[in-house]
Amino acid sequence: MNDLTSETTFADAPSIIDPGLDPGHPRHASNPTAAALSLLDLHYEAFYDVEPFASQTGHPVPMDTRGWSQILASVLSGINGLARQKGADLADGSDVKGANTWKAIDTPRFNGVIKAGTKALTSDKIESLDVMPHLYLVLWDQTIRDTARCRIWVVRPQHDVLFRGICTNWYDKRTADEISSTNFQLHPPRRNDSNVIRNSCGNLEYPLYFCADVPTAKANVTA
DNA sequence: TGTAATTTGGGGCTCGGGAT
DNA sequence: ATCCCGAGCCCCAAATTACA
Repeated sequence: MNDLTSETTFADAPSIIDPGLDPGHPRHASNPTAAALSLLDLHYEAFYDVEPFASQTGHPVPMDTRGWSQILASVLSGINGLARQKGADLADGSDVKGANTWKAIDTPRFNGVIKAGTKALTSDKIESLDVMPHLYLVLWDQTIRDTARCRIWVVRPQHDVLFRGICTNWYDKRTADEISSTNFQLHPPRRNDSNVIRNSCGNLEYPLYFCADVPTAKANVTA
């Protein structure tokens, strides 16, 4: 077990940004930020508790970034998941994308950010963005200060002109056969403190919705 | 100083897991 | 059967560094 001391928990993290939540949203806890930090501590502990076993047995560390990201987004936003339906991740139609660089071999990125190549009516159409109030981009990485960090940026696909422009650009390239992939990827600012999220169709810069980090005293950090 | 070697980052694609 | 998802693998081009 990691006997995490008070200095090594997200709950006492040196930098926390309290997200500006939409007014009127229900909340899961009286203090969503504190709840999120508890969740992050659990995630960090689970990851680095199992990591030695994975390492010794030559297996990848079980992560389930998708699940942790979705729960975290729900805790912070107050919007639950859709328990038993296909489609969106959150009940209001919002989507959550996650990526984790901890012990990663390749450079993690947000995969399949917009709908393409499926049989859904709005697939490959900009209209697919019109039913998505928010798009949460959740990134776990390490900082140059040897801290483990979790950051979230939030896109408003219905309103953000730049984001819609990038998506239109990408969809157009697919129509024109310049892009055959159905996987629209965004590259997060891994390791550095930038808020620029990149794609060759255009770059995005968003303010942080949430950020917390914790010293990696026990973690053997490898970029 | 020009060229070769290496690093870095973006992107396509696939795999395995999970769900409906 | 279909859809969704994130990570890994491979490839390529640009940028950077090493070296003659």
